[in-house]
Amino acid sequence: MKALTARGERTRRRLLESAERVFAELGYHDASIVKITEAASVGQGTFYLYFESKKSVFDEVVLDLNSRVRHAMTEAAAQGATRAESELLGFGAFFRFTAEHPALYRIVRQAEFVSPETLHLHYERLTGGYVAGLRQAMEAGEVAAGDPEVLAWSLMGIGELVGMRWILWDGGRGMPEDVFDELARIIVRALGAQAVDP
Amino acid sequence: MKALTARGERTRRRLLESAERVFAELGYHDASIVKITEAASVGQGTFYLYFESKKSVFDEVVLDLNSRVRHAMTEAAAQGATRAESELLGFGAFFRFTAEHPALYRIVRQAEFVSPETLHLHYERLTGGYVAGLRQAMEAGEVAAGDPEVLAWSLMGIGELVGMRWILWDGGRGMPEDVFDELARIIVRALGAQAVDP
Amino acid sequence: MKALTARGERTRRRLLESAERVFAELGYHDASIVKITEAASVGQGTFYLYFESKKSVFDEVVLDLNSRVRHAMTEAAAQGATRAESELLGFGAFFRFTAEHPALYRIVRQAEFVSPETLHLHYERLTGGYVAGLRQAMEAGEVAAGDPEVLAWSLMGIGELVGMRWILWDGGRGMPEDVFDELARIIVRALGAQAVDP
Amino acid sequence: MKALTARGERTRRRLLESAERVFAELGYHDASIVKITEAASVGQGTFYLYFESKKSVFDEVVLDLNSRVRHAMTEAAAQGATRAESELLGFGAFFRFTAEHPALYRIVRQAEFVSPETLHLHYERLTGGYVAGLRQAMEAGEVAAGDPEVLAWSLMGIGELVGMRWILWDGGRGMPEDVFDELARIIVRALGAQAVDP
DNA sequence: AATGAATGAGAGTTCATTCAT
DNA sequence: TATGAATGAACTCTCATTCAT
Repeated sequence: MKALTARGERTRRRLLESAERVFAELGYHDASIVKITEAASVGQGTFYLYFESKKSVFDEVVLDLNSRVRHAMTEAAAQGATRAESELLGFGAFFRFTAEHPALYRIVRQAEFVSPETLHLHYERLTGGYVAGLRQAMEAGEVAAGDPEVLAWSLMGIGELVGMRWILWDGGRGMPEDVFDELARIIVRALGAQAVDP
Repeated sequence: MKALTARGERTRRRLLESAERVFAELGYHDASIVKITEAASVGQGTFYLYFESKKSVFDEVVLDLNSRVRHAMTEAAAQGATRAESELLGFGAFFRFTAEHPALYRIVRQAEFVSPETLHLHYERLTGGYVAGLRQAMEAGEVAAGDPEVLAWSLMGIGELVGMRWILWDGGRGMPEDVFDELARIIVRALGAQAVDP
Repeated sequence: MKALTARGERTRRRLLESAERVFAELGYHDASIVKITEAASVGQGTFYLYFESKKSVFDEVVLDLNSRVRHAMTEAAAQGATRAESELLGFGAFFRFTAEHPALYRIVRQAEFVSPETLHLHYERLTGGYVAGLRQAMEAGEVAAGDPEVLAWSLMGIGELVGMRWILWDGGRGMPEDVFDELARIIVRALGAQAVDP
Repeated sequence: MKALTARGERTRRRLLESAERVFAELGYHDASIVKITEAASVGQGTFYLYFESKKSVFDEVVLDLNSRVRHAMTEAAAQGATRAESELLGFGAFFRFTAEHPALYRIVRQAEFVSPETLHLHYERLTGGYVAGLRQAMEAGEVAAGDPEVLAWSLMGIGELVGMRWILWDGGRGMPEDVFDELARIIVRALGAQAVDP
């Protein structure tokens, strides 16, 4: 918990990045400290200078990824004129992030047994972002009225499985345009979105 | 692979059931063969009389669970008059099954690294069930036209995350009615369902 | 905690004996599980079939040694006509045991940090044996009246350091006769022993 | 091995004191260089500016402690009129030192495997102090004639175990008076002491 | 004189799997 | 059919020590 020197900061970052890569490729259990440190080109013991345990890097990687997707999503969503448009832009950002950081999926989907608290945090932060926007939109009559939380989790579920199917499994070429278009229609319907200004 | 005696059949089944329980409770990695055999009250070596490896029981458990949910879902869906109604009944069945067999979630969500082929199979079989019904409904104009596969995966995503949030995390009391009602509205909208007979 | 088969019993005993030897030679910290299992000619994992941890074999070795010395000492002491004689016979037995099982010393003297509870147990059981006999002898006027516990610990101290000096450090040739004779005089004096029948 | 500046001298002393404390509390093996340097508020590398190795500080701590107890004991003993009195005063000083520096015990008792040479030195120096005085007293007829070395080691053994039992284990409240009085009687008897002046 | 980042060997422990009975 | 003893590779983590600054 001491302040790190510049060199230390660099090493720590290298380890964190390696951890993300190794976790993404191998999963939590098959990722070993040796593999992570080798990927970072540092000695085995160095790892423990910067992280308390294997689980603790895992948590840090997840939370780091989490704040990065959320950042990407809100940035994109900010460009939207209507809620529905924002939502779609957010989805697009999510899928682009996913394509570049498969770790997000692969790590998160196995976190249930590794670090439930962190997994919950991850999902809560993600939906949290949606809920506020949705509630406002509901009040404005832009989106069908209802419990914004259920809607938020539904949207997240759509994003998760569609992303898994067409991005992760199809080998990183990104989301096909036609699938995204179809998805857009589904989402707009699910939102019960009304064009405010016809 | 030869036929088993009645006694053998019984032992095998006991092992499979124990495996489901242990995997559900501990996850794949923390589940050990010893724990499974102890839960089944058989000797450690006995396990390998019936299963090739740890991974192979896992696959079998997943596939078994898979056919059981699908059975439950199609049975329920058969009662529906419209596609939308069927879909909702299917969801209800899925949630009930989930509440009784948390293994379904907990196991599946970590299968990505344990046995990707089986995971894919699981999801494909699940969506497969939807797709046929959706395509028909689309042709009949009961459901908004479009790519039934994207729609199927979207529905599955909704079920997965909403189930995780309100069944798994909330501690096994089953899906709250109001959440289900809200969800029903979202699904009906997402389907773009038209009441055939007004 | 299950009953062991004959083979298992044999393996366990081999491990316990190897542990005693390795601990005696190398001390607790430099003794490693690998060294112990190699000495027992079993695989590394076999160790954990019979012992919970390194510390737990240590405790078992100490307690085993403890009951063996006490047995040797009481057997010898039983031959004595007077308390003083019994005490001296006990000392003799202690030194002989020590010469054959240097582990007793070497292990015990470092147990303070490894397993304090077991260390205390060891010393308490050892003095416990003395105290009863001394108290009786005091009442019979055979030994100077006083607190038998302080006397018991004093005797044990004498035995420990004299044994360490002349048996352990002098390389296992056993206690020299003249040293023992001198020691006998000291002990008799310390006891304040009166020949009951002059 | 060159002369140290005043600042260096201070740092070295701080490290030595920290080492004594840490060794006493944790024992040799659980004491780590990091803990020692942290306790001394110096950097990790600084340690190796003043000491060759972990073992070498250990030796120095032991020897330092040794000369301090011996000093305390001889100072106290010098006040005694008879050998027996001196011996008792020495014991008293030993117990007081022990109560204040539990390190003496805890460290020494595990030195057998860490640094046998130093351990031997420690005991030899301690008995050395006794032997000369005892031999003189024997010649003067103040103490029962015999081998002074065996007597010296016996006394040391008494001090070690009684100190361990009533000072170390009873939690640092010092030697209870009645135990000490009883012990005094035992020692006087063991010495075969004759009051020179009745 | 002093630092703290870096190292890597080695520790204890677990577990899927094999095999003799 | 059933057993449980045995294995050894692999894991996470610790720490005395070195070294560039």
